Amino acid sequence: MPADQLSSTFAALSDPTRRAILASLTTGEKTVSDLAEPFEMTMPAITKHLKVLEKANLVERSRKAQYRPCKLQPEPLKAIDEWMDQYRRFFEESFDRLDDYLKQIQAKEKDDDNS
Amino acid sequence: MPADQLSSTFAALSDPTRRAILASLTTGEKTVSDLAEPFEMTMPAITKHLKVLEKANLVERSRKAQYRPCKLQPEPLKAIDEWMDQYRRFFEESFDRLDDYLKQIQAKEKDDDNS
DNA sequence: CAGTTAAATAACCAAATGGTAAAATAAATT
DNA sequence: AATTTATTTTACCATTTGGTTATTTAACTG
Repeated sequence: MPADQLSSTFAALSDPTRRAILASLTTGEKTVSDLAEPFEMTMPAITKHLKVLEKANLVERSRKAQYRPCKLQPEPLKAIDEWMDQYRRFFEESFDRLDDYLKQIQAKEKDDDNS
Repeated sequence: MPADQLSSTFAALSDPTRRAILASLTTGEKTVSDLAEPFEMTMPAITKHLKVLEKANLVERSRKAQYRPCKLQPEPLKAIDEWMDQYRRFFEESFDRLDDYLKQIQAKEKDDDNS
């Protein structure tokens, strides 16, 4: 049963270890051992977490000698951000910011036209 | 083992039924039967999903006669939106929009001062 | 009070999740 | 060729998850 993209993204983000891995990748590519180092967890556990992130397309892996560097892949986060759009009016209470938000939407539509 | 707030929010959002329930609540309070109606699922299943949403503080419940109306509680979504801040620069590729975003941050800080 | 409607609980089940230890694989080094 | 380093795979385990049916609880209605 192949879960939809949004579901697997949210599922991947629902674990603090995986969120920490993502955060660690914001400063650049890392090896599996690099990523594992801060955690009190065996390597296979980290490998599994990476597989979840990879299946959710949040991490891309390459190969360099015996290393398997991991790189952040932010597209699914963008999708979540867009999903969030339908809820922003519920938590962006300020009219000023609602205004900002509408302007942003307009800017985005204009942007899409150009691409 | 009490999962942190962010983890339970993401976990709650990782199911399409629960996301549909939330979306349904954007148009106002609903009873459990109202919420269950679009799904090919028994009531207990919906009750369970509601319990997950409630524990994640995404839904608040009240009481009206034999009904238990559900209301959207958007605070946890705001928390996700703020968590996302650290990743926006990775997917908001346009400099224009990055600029918009920075202005938004400034507006927000100003806003926080006033509150 | 008897019956109906709304919802929750209990008991159960299969599959997924998050971890482990031990073994296997891949590439570099000696 | 043997050894070391980096990582993955396998086999296993306990817990959680998402669903079911059957039973209860709660409140209204005739």
